[in-house]
Amino acid sequence: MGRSPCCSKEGLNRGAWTAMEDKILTEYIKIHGEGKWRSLPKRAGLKRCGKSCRLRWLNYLRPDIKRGNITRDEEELIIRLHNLLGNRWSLIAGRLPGRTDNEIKNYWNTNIGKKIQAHSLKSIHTTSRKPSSNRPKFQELGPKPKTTHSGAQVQQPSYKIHNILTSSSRVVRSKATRCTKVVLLHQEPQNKVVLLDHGKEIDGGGSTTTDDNDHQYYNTSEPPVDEVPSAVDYDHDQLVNINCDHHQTFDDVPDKSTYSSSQFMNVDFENNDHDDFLSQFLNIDFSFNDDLAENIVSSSNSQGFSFSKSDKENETYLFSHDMLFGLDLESATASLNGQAADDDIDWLQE
DNA sequence: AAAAAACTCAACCGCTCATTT
DNA sequence: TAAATGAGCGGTTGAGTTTTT
Repeated sequence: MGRSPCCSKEGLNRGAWTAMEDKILTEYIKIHGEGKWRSLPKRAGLKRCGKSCRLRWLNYLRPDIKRGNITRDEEELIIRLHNLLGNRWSLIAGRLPGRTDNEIKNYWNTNIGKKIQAHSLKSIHTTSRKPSSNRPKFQELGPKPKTTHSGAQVQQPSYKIHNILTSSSRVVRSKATRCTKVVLLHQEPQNKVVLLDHGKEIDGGGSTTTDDNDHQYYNTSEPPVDEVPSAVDYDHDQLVNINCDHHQTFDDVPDKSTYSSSQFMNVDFENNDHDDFLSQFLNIDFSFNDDLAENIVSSSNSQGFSFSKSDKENETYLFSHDMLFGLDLESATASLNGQAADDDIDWLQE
Protein backbone atom coordinates (compact mmCIF):
# COMPACT_ATOMS: atom_id res chain seq x y z
CA MET A 1 0.00 0.00 0.00
CA GLY A 2 1.36 3.40 -0.88
CA ARG A 3 1.09 6.45 1.26
CA SER A 4 -1.92 8.68 1.04
CA PRO A 5 -1.82 11.36 -1.66
CA CYS A 6 -0.50 14.77 -0.68
CA CYS A 7 -3.94 16.24 -1.07
CA SER A 8 -7.38 15.39 -2.29
CA LYS A 9 -7.34 15.55 -6.06
CA GLU A 10 -11.05 16.13 -6.26
CA GLY A 11 -12.16 19.55 -7.40
CA LEU A 12 -8.61 20.66 -8.13
CA ASN A 13 -7.39 22.20 -11.34
CA ARG A 14 -4.75 20.27 -13.21
CA GLY A 15 -2.57 20.83 -16.22
CA ALA A 16 -1.29 24.15 -17.45
CA TRP A 17 -1.54 27.12 -15.14
CA THR A 18 -3.58 30.13 -16.17
CA ALA A 19 -2.27 33.69 -15.98
CA MET A 20 -4.74 34.37 -13.19
CA GLU A 21 -3.51 31.44 -11.13
CA ASP A 22 0.07 32.59 -11.64
CA LYS A 23 -0.86 36.06 -10.48
CA ILE A 24 -2.63 34.79 -7.37
CA LEU A 25 0.28 32.56 -6.43
CA THR A 26 2.90 35.24 -7.07
CA GLU A 27 1.00 37.84 -5.07
CA TYR A 28 0.44 35.43 -2.23
CA ILE A 29 4.11 34.46 -1.99
CA LYS A 30 5.17 38.10 -2.25
CA ILE A 31 3.16 38.81 0.86
CA HIS A 32 3.48 35.63 2.86
CA GLY A 33 6.70 34.11 1.57
CA GLU A 34 7.45 30.57 0.45
CA GLY A 35 6.72 27.43 2.42
CA LYS A 36 3.77 25.61 3.95
CA TRP A 37 2.90 24.40 0.50
CA ARG A 38 0.27 21.96 1.62
CA SER A 39 -1.90 24.64 3.14
CA LEU A 40 -0.94 27.38 0.69
CA PRO A 41 -3.58 26.67 -1.98
CA LYS A 42 -6.40 26.95 0.50
CA ARG A 43 -5.03 30.10 2.04
CA ALA A 44 -4.33 31.66 -1.34
CA GLY A 45 -7.64 30.58 -2.78
CA LEU A 46 -6.16 28.37 -5.45
CA LYS A 47 -7.71 25.14 -6.62
CA ARG A 48 -4.35 23.44 -6.90
CA CYS A 49 -2.37 20.82 -5.07
CA GLY A 50 0.34 22.24 -2.80
CA LYS A 51 3.00 20.36 -4.67
CA SER A 52 1.78 21.85 -7.88
CA CYS A 53 2.02 25.35 -6.39
CA ARG A 54 5.52 24.70 -5.17
CA LEU A 55 6.61 23.39 -8.55
CA ARG A 56 5.05 26.27 -10.41
CA TRP A 57 6.76 28.78 -8.17
CA LEU A 58 10.17 27.15 -8.14
CA ASN A 59 10.34 26.30 -11.82
CA TYR A 60 8.52 29.19 -13.39
CA LEU A 61 7.37 32.13 -11.27
CA ARG A 62 10.36 32.77 -9.01
CA PRO A 63 11.75 36.20 -9.88
CA ASP A 64 15.41 35.18 -10.06
CA ILE A 65 14.82 32.49 -12.63
CA LYS A 66 16.63 32.40 -15.97
CA ARG A 67 14.80 30.59 -18.71
CA GLY A 68 16.07 29.27 -22.02
CA ASN A 69 19.28 30.25 -23.81
CA ILE A 70 21.58 27.95 -21.93
CA THR A 71 25.05 29.13 -22.81
CA ARG A 72 27.96 26.98 -23.91
CA ASP A 73 29.66 27.59 -20.59
CA GLU A 74 26.59 26.44 -18.75
CA GLU A 75 26.33 23.42 -20.97
CA GLU A 76 29.95 22.47 -20.31
CA LEU A 77 29.38 22.87 -16.60
CA ILE A 78 26.28 20.71 -16.76
CA ILE A 79 28.22 17.98 -18.51
CA ARG A 80 31.09 18.09 -16.07
CA LEU A 81 28.79 18.10 -13.08
CA HIS A 82 26.72 15.31 -14.55
CA ASN A 83 29.89 13.31 -14.96
CA LEU A 84 30.61 13.84 -11.28
CA LEU A 85 27.11 13.61 -9.86
CA GLY A 86 24.98 11.61 -12.23
CA ASN A 87 21.31 12.47 -12.58
CA ARG A 88 21.15 14.59 -9.47
CA TRP A 89 19.63 17.54 -11.17
CA SER A 90 18.97 19.65 -8.13
CA LEU A 91 22.63 19.51 -7.13
CA ILE A 92 23.65 20.39 -10.65
CA ALA A 93 21.11 23.20 -10.76
CA GLY A 94 22.55 24.51 -7.51
CA ARG A 95 25.78 25.30 -9.34
CA LEU A 96 23.95 27.21 -12.08
CA PRO A 97 22.35 30.32 -10.61
CA GLY A 98 18.85 30.92 -11.92
CA ARG A 99 18.52 27.49 -13.48
CA THR A 100 16.09 24.91 -12.17
CA ASP A 101 16.59 21.21 -11.84
CA ASN A 102 13.66 20.63 -14.14
CA GLU A 103 15.12 22.82 -16.86
CA ILE A 104 18.51 21.17 -16.65
CA LYS A 105 16.94 17.75 -16.67
CA ASN A 106 14.90 18.63 -19.73
CA TYR A 107 17.90 20.21 -21.40
CA TRP A 108 19.95 17.13 -20.76
CA ASN A 109 17.30 14.80 -22.08
CA THR A 110 16.70 16.79 -25.23
CA ASN A 111 19.93 18.53 -26.19
CA ILE A 112 22.93 17.01 -24.49
CA GLY A 113 21.56 13.51 -24.47
CA LYS A 114 21.12 13.73 -28.20
CA LYS A 115 24.69 14.89 -28.71
CA ILE A 116 26.00 12.14 -26.49
CA GLN A 117 23.91 9.65 -28.34
CA ALA A 118 25.33 10.81 -31.64
CA HIS A 119 28.84 10.83 -30.21
CA SER A 120 28.45 7.34 -28.81
CA LEU A 121 27.20 6.09 -32.13
CA LYS A 122 30.20 7.65 -33.78
CA SER A 123 32.51 5.94 -31.30
CA ILE A 124 30.89 2.62 -31.96
CA HIS A 125 31.21 3.25 -35.64
CA THR A 126 34.93 4.04 -35.45
CA THR A 127 35.75 1.09 -33.21
CA SER A 128 33.65 -1.41 -35.08
CA ARG A 129 34.36 -2.52 -38.61
CA LYS A 130 30.87 -3.77 -39.10
CA PRO A 131 28.90 -2.09 -41.83
CA SER A 132 26.44 0.37 -40.34
CA SER A 133 23.51 -1.46 -41.80
CA ASN A 134 24.32 -4.44 -39.62
CA ARG A 135 24.51 -2.52 -36.40
CA PRO A 136 21.50 -2.25 -34.16
CA LYS A 137 19.81 1.09 -33.82
CA PHE A 138 21.02 3.02 -30.81
CA GLN A 139 17.91 2.53 -28.76
CA GLU A 140 18.38 -1.16 -29.09
CA LEU A 141 21.66 -0.93 -27.21
CA GLY A 142 19.94 0.15 -24.05
CA PRO A 143 17.76 -1.80 -21.67
CA LYS A 144 14.53 -3.23 -22.94
CA PRO A 145 11.84 -0.58 -23.21
CA LYS A 146 9.63 -0.26 -20.20
CA THR A 147 5.97 -0.95 -20.46
CA THR A 148 3.16 1.25 -19.22
CA HIS A 149 0.09 -0.02 -17.41
CA SER A 150 -1.67 -0.23 -20.72
CA GLY A 151 1.13 -2.29 -22.19
CA ALA A 152 2.45 0.41 -24.48
CA GLN A 153 6.20 0.65 -24.77
CA VAL A 154 7.94 3.66 -23.32
CA GLN A 155 11.03 5.00 -24.97
CA GLN A 156 14.08 5.04 -22.73
CA PRO A 157 15.64 8.45 -22.26
CA SER A 158 18.93 8.77 -24.06
CA TYR A 159 20.85 9.88 -20.98
CA LYS A 160 20.34 6.48 -19.46
CA ILE A 161 21.98 4.94 -22.45
CA HIS A 162 24.85 7.33 -22.04
CA ASN A 163 25.36 6.08 -18.52
CA ILE A 164 25.41 2.52 -19.70
CA LEU A 165 27.96 3.28 -22.37
CA THR A 166 30.20 5.46 -20.27
CA SER A 167 31.19 3.13 -17.52
CA SER A 168 34.19 5.31 -16.77
CA SER A 169 31.96 8.08 -15.43
CA ARG A 170 33.28 9.27 -12.09
CA VAL A 171 30.04 9.88 -10.27
CA VAL A 172 30.44 11.19 -6.76
CA ARG A 173 27.75 9.58 -4.67
CA SER A 174 27.50 12.27 -2.07
CA LYS A 175 24.31 12.81 -0.18
CA ALA A 176 22.32 15.71 -1.56
CA THR A 177 21.80 17.62 1.63
CA ARG A 178 20.48 21.11 1.62
CA CYS A 179 22.94 23.64 2.98
CA THR A 180 21.24 26.96 3.57
CA LYS A 181 23.95 28.73 5.45
CA VAL A 182 27.43 28.58 4.12
CA VAL A 183 30.65 30.39 4.62
CA LEU A 184 33.49 30.02 2.19
CA LEU A 185 36.83 31.47 2.89
CA HIS A 186 39.78 31.46 0.61
CA GLN A 187 43.03 31.44 2.50
CA GLU A 188 46.03 32.93 0.86
CA PRO A 189 48.55 31.80 0.07
CA GLN A 190 48.26 28.16 1.00
CA ASN A 191 45.79 27.46 -1.82
CA LYS A 192 43.24 26.11 0.61
CA VAL A 193 39.53 26.67 0.65
CA VAL A 194 37.85 26.68 4.01
CA LEU A 195 34.27 25.59 4.33
CA LEU A 196 31.98 26.41 7.16
CA ASP A 197 28.54 24.96 7.44
CA HIS A 198 26.71 26.66 10.20
CA GLY A 199 23.26 26.38 11.64
CA LYS A 200 24.24 23.40 13.73
CA GLU A 201 25.94 23.18 17.05
CA ILE A 202 29.66 23.20 17.30
CA ASP A 203 31.17 19.94 18.17
CA GLY A 204 34.57 20.29 19.58
CA GLY A 205 36.24 21.95 22.43
CA GLY A 206 35.29 25.59 22.10
CA SER A 207 33.38 27.99 24.24
CA THR A 208 30.52 30.37 23.55
CA THR A 209 30.53 34.08 24.18
CA THR A 210 27.51 36.30 24.50
CA ASP A 211 27.93 39.97 23.78
CA ASP A 212 25.95 42.97 25.00
CA ASN A 213 23.39 42.58 22.26
CA ASP A 214 22.77 39.00 23.24
CA HIS A 215 24.61 37.73 20.19
CA GLN A 216 26.31 34.43 20.75
CA TYR A 217 29.68 33.57 19.30
CA TYR A 218 31.82 30.54 19.36
CA ASN A 219 35.43 30.85 20.34
CA THR A 220 38.22 28.38 20.04
CA SER A 221 41.90 28.67 20.53
CA GLU A 222 43.91 28.45 17.33
CA PRO A 223 45.45 25.00 17.06
CA PRO A 224 48.94 24.53 15.73
CA VAL A 225 48.88 24.57 11.95
CA ASP A 226 49.95 20.98 11.64
CA GLU A 227 47.05 19.88 13.81
CA VAL A 228 44.46 21.22 11.41
CA PRO A 229 43.11 18.13 9.73
CA SER A 230 42.77 17.91 6.01
CA ALA A 231 39.47 17.39 4.26
CA VAL A 232 39.92 13.73 3.74
CA ASP A 233 40.27 13.18 7.46
CA TYR A 234 36.62 14.06 7.86
CA ASP A 235 33.63 12.22 6.71
CA HIS A 236 30.64 14.25 5.65
CA ASP A 237 29.10 14.53 9.09
CA GLN A 238 32.29 15.78 10.60
CA LEU A 239 32.21 19.15 8.89
CA VAL A 240 32.89 21.72 11.50
CA ASN A 241 29.72 23.60 12.23
CA ILE A 242 29.05 26.87 13.89
CA ASN A 243 25.84 28.51 14.90
CA CYS A 244 25.98 32.18 14.08
CA ASP A 245 22.37 32.81 13.21
CA HIS A 246 22.44 35.94 15.28
CA HIS A 247 25.24 37.62 13.39
CA GLN A 248 24.06 40.76 11.73
CA THR A 249 27.18 41.92 9.96
CA PHE A 250 30.81 41.01 9.99
CA ASP A 251 31.44 44.03 12.14
CA ASP A 252 29.27 42.48 14.84
CA VAL A 253 31.84 39.81 15.46
CA PRO A 254 33.55 41.20 18.53
CA ASP A 255 36.91 39.56 18.18
CA LYS A 256 37.65 38.41 14.66
CA SER A 257 40.89 36.80 15.66
CA THR A 258 38.92 34.18 17.60
CA TYR A 259 36.72 33.50 14.63
CA SER A 260 39.19 31.99 12.30
CA SER A 261 40.45 28.88 10.68
CA SER A 262 40.41 26.72 13.77
CA GLN A 263 36.63 26.66 13.43
CA PHE A 264 36.68 25.75 9.82
CA MET A 265 37.39 22.68 7.87
CA ASN A 266 40.47 23.06 5.76
CA VAL A 267 40.41 21.46 2.37
CA ASP A 268 43.60 20.69 0.59
CA PHE A 269 43.06 21.02 -3.14
CA GLU A 270 46.26 19.22 -3.80
CA ASN A 271 45.31 16.09 -1.99
CA ASN A 272 44.90 13.08 -4.23
CA ASP A 273 41.64 11.90 -2.70
CA HIS A 274 39.31 14.35 -4.43
CA ASP A 275 35.96 12.73 -4.15
CA ASP A 276 35.35 13.50 -0.49
CA PHE A 277 36.11 17.11 -1.12
CA LEU A 278 34.05 17.26 -4.27
CA SER A 279 31.05 15.75 -2.63
CA GLN A 280 31.26 18.36 0.10
CA PHE A 281 32.05 21.19 -2.25
CA LEU A 282 29.16 20.36 -4.52
CA ASN A 283 26.75 20.25 -1.63
CA ILE A 284 27.33 23.91 -0.92
CA ASP A 285 24.36 26.04 -1.80
CA PHE A 286 25.56 28.75 -4.18
CA SER A 287 22.06 29.68 -5.13
CA PHE A 288 22.13 33.26 -4.01
CA ASN A 289 20.96 35.48 -6.82
CA ASP A 290 22.58 38.35 -8.66
CA ASP A 291 20.83 40.93 -6.51
CA LEU A 292 22.31 39.39 -3.44
CA ALA A 293 25.73 39.31 -5.00
CA GLU A 294 25.40 42.99 -5.80
CA ASN A 295 24.46 43.66 -2.24
CA ILE A 296 27.55 42.02 -0.86
CA VAL A 297 29.06 44.32 1.64
CA SER A 298 32.55 44.73 0.38
CA SER A 299 33.98 45.72 3.71
CA SER A 300 36.93 43.43 4.03
CA ASN A 301 38.96 42.70 7.04
CA SER A 302 42.69 42.35 7.08
CA GLN A 303 42.45 38.78 5.87
CA GLY A 304 40.59 39.84 2.74
CA PHE A 305 37.25 38.38 3.73
CA SER A 306 33.98 39.89 2.68
CA PHE A 307 30.85 39.47 4.66
CA SER A 308 27.32 39.64 3.41
CA LYS A 309 23.89 39.18 4.78
CA SER A 310 21.19 37.51 2.75
CA ASP A 311 17.66 38.77 2.53
CA LYS A 312 16.64 35.96 4.84
CA GLU A 313 17.11 37.10 8.35
CA ASN A 314 19.08 34.19 9.67
CA GLU A 315 21.39 33.57 6.74
CA THR A 316 24.80 35.00 6.40
CA TYR A 317 27.51 34.32 3.89
CA LEU A 318 31.16 34.89 4.30
CA PHE A 319 33.21 34.80 1.14
CA SER A 320 36.52 36.06 -0.01
CA HIS A 321 36.29 38.48 -2.88
CA ASP A 322 37.96 35.95 -5.14
CA MET A 323 35.46 33.29 -4.29
CA LEU A 324 32.52 35.56 -4.98
CA PHE A 325 33.62 37.21 -8.14
CA GLY A 326 36.20 34.83 -9.48
CA LEU A 327 34.63 31.51 -8.69
CA ASP A 328 35.71 29.24 -11.47
CA LEU A 329 34.27 25.84 -10.82
CA GLU A 330 35.62 24.51 -14.06
CA SER A 331 39.21 25.17 -13.27
CA ALA A 332 38.66 24.23 -9.67
CA THR A 333 37.29 20.86 -10.56
CA ALA A 334 39.77 20.44 -13.37
CA SER A 335 42.63 20.97 -11.01
CA LEU A 336 41.12 18.40 -8.71
CA ASN A 337 40.35 15.99 -11.40
CA GLY A 338 43.39 15.16 -13.48
CA GLN A 339 41.32 13.67 -16.24
CA ALA A 340 38.94 16.58 -16.59
CA ALA A 341 40.56 18.02 -19.64
CA ASP A 342 38.80 19.93 -22.36
CA ASP A 343 39.22 16.94 -24.60
CA ASP A 344 36.35 15.34 -22.75
CA ILE A 345 33.79 17.51 -24.41
CA ASP A 346 35.44 18.73 -27.56
CA TRP A 347 33.05 16.69 -29.56
CA LEU A 348 30.20 18.86 -28.31
CA GLN A 349 31.46 21.68 -30.43
CA GLU A 350 31.02 19.65 -33.58
C1' DA B 1 -1.88 21.44 -47.75
C1' DA B 2 -2.43 17.71 -44.77
C1' DA B 3 -0.92 13.98 -42.05
C1' DA B 4 2.55 11.86 -39.45
C1' DA B 5 6.53 11.94 -36.80
C1' DA B 6 9.62 14.10 -33.80
C1' DC B 7 10.54 17.30 -30.37
C1' DT B 8 10.01 20.28 -26.20
C1' DC B 9 9.08 21.25 -21.65
C1' DA B 10 5.59 22.15 -17.95
C1' DA B 11 3.40 19.38 -14.93
C1' DC B 12 2.48 15.21 -12.44
C1' DC B 13 3.66 11.03 -9.70
C1' DG B 14 5.62 8.27 -6.30
C1' DC B 15 9.16 7.95 -3.50
C1' DT B 16 12.63 9.37 0.20
C1' DC B 17 14.39 12.34 3.60
C1' DA B 18 13.88 15.89 7.19
C1' DT B 19 11.36 17.97 10.66
C1' DT B 20 7.78 18.31 13.96
C1' DT B 21 4.65 16.48 17.31
C1' DT C 1 11.05 6.65 19.83
C1' DA C 2 7.52 6.44 16.57
C1' DA C 3 4.17 8.47 13.77
C1' DA C 4 2.63 12.23 11.11
C1' DT C 5 3.55 15.84 8.20
C1' DG C 6 6.15 18.78 5.07
C1' DA C 7 9.35 19.33 1.55
C1' DG C 8 12.22 17.97 -2.11
C1' DC C 9 13.89 14.89 -5.64
C1' DG C 10 14.25 12.19 -10.00
C1' DG C 11 11.56 9.80 -13.39
C1' DT C 12 7.87 10.06 -16.44
C1' DT C 13 3.94 11.78 -19.08
C1' DG C 14 1.41 14.10 -22.47
C1' DA C 15 -0.27 18.45 -24.68
C1' DG C 16 1.33 21.71 -27.67
C1' DT C 17 4.58 22.91 -31.27
C1' DT C 18 7.69 22.19 -35.04
C1' DT C 19 9.58 19.56 -38.70
C1' DT C 20 9.38 16.13 -42.12
C1' DT C 21 7.15 13.38 -45.50
